Amino acid sequence: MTNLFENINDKNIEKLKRILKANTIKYPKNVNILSNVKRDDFIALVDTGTVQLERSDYDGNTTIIDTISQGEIFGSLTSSIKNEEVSCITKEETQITFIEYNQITNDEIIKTDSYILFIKNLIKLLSEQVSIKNSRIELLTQKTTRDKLLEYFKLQAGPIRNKSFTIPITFTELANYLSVDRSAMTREINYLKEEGFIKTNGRKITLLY
Amino acid sequence: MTNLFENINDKNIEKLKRILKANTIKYPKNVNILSNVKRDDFIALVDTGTVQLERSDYDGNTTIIDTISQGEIFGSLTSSIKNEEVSCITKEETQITFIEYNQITNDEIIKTDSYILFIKNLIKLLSEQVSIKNSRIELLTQKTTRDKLLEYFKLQAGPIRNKSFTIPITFTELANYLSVDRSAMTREINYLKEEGFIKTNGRKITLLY
DNA sequence: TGTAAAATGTTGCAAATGCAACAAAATAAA
DNA sequence: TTTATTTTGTTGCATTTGCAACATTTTACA
Repeated sequence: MTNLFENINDKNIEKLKRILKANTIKYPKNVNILSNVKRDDFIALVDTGTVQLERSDYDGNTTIIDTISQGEIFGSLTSSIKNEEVSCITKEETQITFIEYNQITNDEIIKTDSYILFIKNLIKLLSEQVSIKNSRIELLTQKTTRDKLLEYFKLQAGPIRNKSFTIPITFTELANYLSVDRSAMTREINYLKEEGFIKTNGRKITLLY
Repeated sequence: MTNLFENINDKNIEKLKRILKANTIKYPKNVNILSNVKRDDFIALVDTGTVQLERSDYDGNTTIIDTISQGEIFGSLTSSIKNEEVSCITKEETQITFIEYNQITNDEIIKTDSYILFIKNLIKLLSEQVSIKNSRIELLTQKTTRDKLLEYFKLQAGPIRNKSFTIPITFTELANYLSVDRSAMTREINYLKEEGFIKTNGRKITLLY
């Protein structure tokens, strides 16, 4: 995962942030951060912590559209956060740096030495975001819960196909990520165990195929 | 939808393409274009036509991961096209311009007048890609076929909430996009009609609520 | 350390959905 | 225009899944 300021030294990072008029804000846990920022188009970098984009349906159900972790970016151009049904909630204490979209090409910044590096990082970061979305779409388009699980396990096993790995989120979160009922997912995991496809120990999964 | 060369005149577009070492190739219908390009990281711009990223499962089923239309971009950083299960197929005669990722910040290009405009367009285009993915994820995370359809109709109706609109794809493609069985989707549309939620006439949908 | 909150495990049941297997209509191609 | 291909429509049936309603375990935090 690329860092927005990768290969740029601290002094130049400070300079870039100043010229970009970057605005860094610290939020406590469980607050909606977008009441502040529904003005111009912006890019938000999660310095530390986690935020979630959630949609509350008419019937009170909450769907997690996106989880943005440390180092990742989101923004008004990439999310439907101007939609009144969508809220952006901090899941822990979180620090965010806001950069207005129009500042990214302001007159002063384009003369700055580390600008090209910054731009290259930003493009890579955005590309990675698209890639992350594509992965989730690949999971979500699987027809059955079993297929979703097996595809998720395959991704977690990585290109080297490790037989054992520990999933980095809770099963509750995984069910949400795969958009399936948690209890039905547990049931399916049990079937997979009974049929000898996998072994589990807490969040550690071992593939037997 | 942003165009990669928006606000840049033809002469400067040619100049940019030359300095970026952009490579424009024309393909006939129904060919796999990625046999050519599995080398360095690249960005591909669809000048004209349509390409689809498809994954063929072990059981022969084909899932459409992504449809890239005229003016949109895709690439090795945004898609799992290096995965051997994924192929990239032209759906009609298609012209594509390839730009190597490393050329985007080459020594000569960053001195070019229209470079900043180009970069800004590229960032906007990538942001829009993320946004498009988010929309689809919002649809795919709906629990029922009915909810998927109603959410899709809501998106098609637009922010002004037009009561009538014509869906821009076939029902077969829509079922694929929503990742539901086509016949089951037809059945659900019939229920929606019977219950007085919608009227249809071919691909024209009228919302009655 | 004790208590509250979150995560996990389990199961019956009704509802939703995929699948198969067609026929018919509409488009595209030769 | 004729033929081939794609899209659309329909339905029975088995399976999958969501949902509700719990008990239990683990984790967070005051």
